[in-house]
Order: sequence, then C-alpha cells, then structure tokens
Amino acid sequence: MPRSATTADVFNAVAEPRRREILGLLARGERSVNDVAGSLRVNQPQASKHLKVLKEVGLVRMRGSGQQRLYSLNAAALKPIHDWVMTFAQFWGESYDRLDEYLQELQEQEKQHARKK
Amino acid sequence: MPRSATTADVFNAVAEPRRREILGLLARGERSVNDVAGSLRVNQPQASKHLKVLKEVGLVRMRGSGQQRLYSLNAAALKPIHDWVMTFAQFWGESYDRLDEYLQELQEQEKQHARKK
DNA sequence: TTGATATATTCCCGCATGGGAATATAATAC
DNA sequence: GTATTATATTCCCATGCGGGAATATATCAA
Repeated sequence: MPRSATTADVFNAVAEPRRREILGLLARGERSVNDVAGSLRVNQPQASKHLKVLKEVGLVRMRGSGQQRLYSLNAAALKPIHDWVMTFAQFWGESYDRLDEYLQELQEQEKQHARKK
Repeated sequence: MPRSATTADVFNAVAEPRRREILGLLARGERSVNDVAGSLRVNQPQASKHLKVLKEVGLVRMRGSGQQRLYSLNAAALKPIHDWVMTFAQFWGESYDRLDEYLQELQEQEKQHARKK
C-alpha cells in the first residue's frame, strides 16, 4: 500500500508547505486563483491543483464571480489537527500549564451543548 | 519534483495515521519496539520503520536497555504544528473566543523570558 | 560456542506525488 | 461570430512511499 493520498485527510493535505502558504494567504481574505498564484510566485496550474486538493478536504470554499473563482478559507476544517496536537500540550512545559484547565472548560461547554440537543 | 519525504519535517512525518498512533501510545510512557508493534497490531519491521521516521524528525527519543530499544515521546517537536494551527484559531467561533486573550498572555510571557536573558 | 530474543535493514511492488508544459474549458468583451 | 482573460485539466517524469517478506545485526543466556 502506498502513501496516503494528499486528499485523504487534512493532515496529508497540509503536509505540503505551499498549501500551508495558501491557507495563510486566504486567512487574510478571499482570493482569485491568479491572486494566489501571483502572491506565492507559483504558476497558475499549480495554484489550481493545490486549491483543488484543499477544496477536496474542505479546507477552502469556492464561489464563482464572473470568470473568476474566488477561494476562501474554511479554518474549521483544521480542527482535527488542532484537537490532535492539543492532546500533547501537557508535555510542553510551564508556559502551557493552564492549557489543561482551559481544555477541560472547553469540554464542559461541549457537553452542555450536547445536552441541549 | 515528487512529494516531500516523510522525514522532511514534522508535518510530513505526522501525516501518516499509524505514526500518530505511535505518538499517542508513547505519550503514556516509554515503550520497546515490540510493545509498540503489539499495541498497534503492526508487525515488528513496520514498527521499527515508523519509529525511525519519527526519530529522524525529532519526535521520539531512543535509548538502549539490554537488547531492547526504548522509545519515548519528545512532544516539544510538535510545537511547529501547534504554532501553525493556532494561527487560525481566531476563525473557530465562539468556543474559542478566549484563545486570543490566552495567546497574547503567552506572548507576553515569552517576551519577559527573552528580556531576562 | 550455540540458541533465543529483540531490533534493524534490505529488496520488492504498486502507486500517488508535485512540477513542467501544453492544452482544454469557461466567461467576458467586442 | 472572434479575441481575450481566467481557470481547470491532461500528460509526462522521477521519486519516495508503506507494506510484505526475508534477512541481517545485536544482545543476552547457558
């Protein structure tokens, strides 16, 4: 079995540095494909391909506007990575001492949310 | 140019699900290769290979003990992922409202730390 | 030394990759 | 209609992948 496809999940999609750059750019607002390509000094087909991968895993949304396609960030799709990495925050020394407390509060909030359903 | 090597950086190393499982296991303590292989229902060579990748990017440490090699987690190596994903936390809606505040406090602490040098 | 156990390495394979280059599709303007 | 701009797709290639299987290395025990 070969390596997982880049579109297999968010972890794989985000392993590529240029795709992280694209997400960073889109964090500052919606952009057309050529905007992205220009800002990242990448030619247009590569930009299209990277955006396609990001779209397939839900990290970006697309809408048409004339002949342009405007891509925007869907940062919520990064939550699996956030949640996973936070699992290890307890090992990161004193600066992160209060993170456990914070995460427990978050869990409480989610439980209350679930109960309301 | 092909896809980045799995040992290129932490993002690539961690894109593989089994390697994330290994890290999760090691979070609970040091383990031998066979312990890892047994817990994850993976045969020994695969466990060795995955551990090798994790070691190359600094996510695990190894020490010999008799004929065993004991691997342990080095969670600090996950910080690049943590820092990157936190860049997007502001987009995650109301549950994370206090995260900005929290992160600013962290930055303050780091500045004070730096000043003390 | 021989044997047993623990771990690492090597060879194989099918396969998805990211980039380049060229081309195809889509939408607007005239 | 044609021309132009914006985007997507296709084809190519070299490379590294993860898993299987077999083998090599290392360490202890008797």
